[in-house]
Amino acid sequence: MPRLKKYWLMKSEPESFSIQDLAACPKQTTCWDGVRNYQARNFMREMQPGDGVLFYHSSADPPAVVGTAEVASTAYADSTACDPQDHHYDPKASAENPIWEMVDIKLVEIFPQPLPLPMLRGIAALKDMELLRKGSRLSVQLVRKPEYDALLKLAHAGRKRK
DNA sequence: GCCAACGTTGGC
DNA sequence: GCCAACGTTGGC
Repeated sequence: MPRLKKYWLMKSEPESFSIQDLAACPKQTTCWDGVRNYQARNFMREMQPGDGVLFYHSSADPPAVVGTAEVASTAYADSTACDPQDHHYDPKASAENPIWEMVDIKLVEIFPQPLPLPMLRGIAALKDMELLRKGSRLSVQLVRKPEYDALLKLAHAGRKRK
């Protein structure tokens, strides 16, 4: 039986991979490699195709939620962990035990205006978001549906005003 | 560039 | 199993 759609937030530093980079990918789809945190990996294992993803630019000026994507695969082995040349190489990983996994992500939309982090801190509906918690570092986070909906609404507010 | 928060490692 | 040391993340 299909489970309810879930919602996630995934961080990327735009200097290494931005949402514009995602838009330029073939089929506007990419594999989300390089995650080396167990909690984040476990979240990716929970993902199912069609789940909603908020794309977040970290270490940006300002940091911001910049658009949405959707999960396009279930989790599979992240082979970059086995590549000594790769920046995210993990000597403990092997073909038999890859340890690290990734999913494919497909672009849905780039917001007309990014939603900057300082602005989000002022939104009551988001006050319990993991992203806004002090010291929050997790690069893959679970997002509650009301929070996801509130963000989409913010992203599209004022569009008709031009 | 600073530093708080957090995860991981390794000595004991 | 504790915890100090260390490395990393990421906002500011």
